[in-house]
Amino acid sequence: MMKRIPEASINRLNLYLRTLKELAKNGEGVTVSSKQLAEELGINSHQVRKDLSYFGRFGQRGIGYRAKDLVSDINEILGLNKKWKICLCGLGNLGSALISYKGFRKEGLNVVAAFEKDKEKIGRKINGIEVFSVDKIKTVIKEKNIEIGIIAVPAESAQWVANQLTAAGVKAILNFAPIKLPFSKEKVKIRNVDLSIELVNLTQFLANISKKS
Amino acid sequence: MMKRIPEASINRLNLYLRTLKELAKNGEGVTVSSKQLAEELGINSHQVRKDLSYFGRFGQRGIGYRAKDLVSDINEILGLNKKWKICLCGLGNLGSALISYKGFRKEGLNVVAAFEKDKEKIGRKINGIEVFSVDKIKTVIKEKNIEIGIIAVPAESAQWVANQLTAAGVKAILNFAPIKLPFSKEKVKIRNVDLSIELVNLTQFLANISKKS
DNA sequence: GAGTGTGAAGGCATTCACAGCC
DNA sequence: GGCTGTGAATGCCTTCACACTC
Repeated sequence: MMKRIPEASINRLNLYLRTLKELAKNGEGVTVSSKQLAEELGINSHQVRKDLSYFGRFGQRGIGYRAKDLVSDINEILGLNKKWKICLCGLGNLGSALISYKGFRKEGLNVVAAFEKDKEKIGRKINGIEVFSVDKIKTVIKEKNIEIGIIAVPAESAQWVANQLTAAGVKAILNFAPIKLPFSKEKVKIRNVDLSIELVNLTQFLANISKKS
Repeated sequence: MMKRIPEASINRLNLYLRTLKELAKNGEGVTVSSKQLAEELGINSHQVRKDLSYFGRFGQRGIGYRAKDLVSDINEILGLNKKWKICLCGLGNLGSALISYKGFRKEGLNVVAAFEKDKEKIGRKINGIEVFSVDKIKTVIKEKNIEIGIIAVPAESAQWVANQLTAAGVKAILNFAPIKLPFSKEKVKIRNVDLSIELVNLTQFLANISKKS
């Protein structure tokens, strides 16, 4: 029977990857211990080892993990050794931010097409990425075999865009519009990101501590 | 003894709030049931009731919740009835997106100052918000009594900016730079947001299902 | 009958403790 | 001695079931 892997563990792998690269850049040693990684991220070492153990044995007892191997193993696990074809819908401020977001680039996640409503932007290239009309979503996606769609349009148009992406056959959708897209009956995996949640989390925290005192 | 409230519950309150406003806009009735809210968000009704019950009794048995009252109660819980003073550091694409993000506006979260390194932008007003030099972080924050700082600068400068914010006395920091800021010894609450995590989560999912077949 | 509120059960994630290996 | 890998223990969150109220 297949063991269930916590989603939180998968999310942390991404952080481990980033930290490993950071350490490598600073000329750190060939091996890295769970303790080192944990300290860097402010979590405990048991967590690191447990997370990695879900996927196999990567380390050497008494020594630690070979940094280089670990990087490629995590890349493999996260599906980052493959070049995914991603499109971005909406080139407002948020879309523009995402198209050039270094965090994506670092992971090798490259956007291969963008879609916009604004005629001014259509046909131009932004950051080397061709901009198409939103009416062309279906044809371009099929033509280019795009697998993942990112939604960065206003909330009002998000559902329409999601429908277009789904109809075009993308396998996954990442939604940044402040509206929760329902899980569709199609085989599309949808994830909603809410930029305001974390900020509200802080206001709640602050409101709460000031109430106590 | 105070009961512990799951952080996940607090995060969901924000979604309830948004849904309630959405329903109100569409002219929905005076009362709303946990089932209605749940369906709208694709979760189950027990969850909704449990979340709300942590904070008190808001509903009427047999009837549901008075939508208007629930909105103001949740606003109260999340600390959104107060106008927080927020500053934004970094006016690149991401910063520009955040400064005009409708999701924030909707919650009544308004940015009262922005900080930039680029001399071109300093002194100007963007979206009605005054832009200062990053060297002025300390003085402006103290002058305006700013309580929350948002970091949207490149990873390399994030720690420096965080130190400035901390020294200036903000109570909380929201970090969007792709680097994990350590929890400081000061009384500042720090939260890290990682825009790439959700995307990597999708690639992992896709890589995983294609491996199985 | 309809729908909330909540203790209890169940499921999932984190932490612990230690066996095993270099 | 140092450090990984992992069952077991703990703790947290979600789901369930039902008492209670309108």
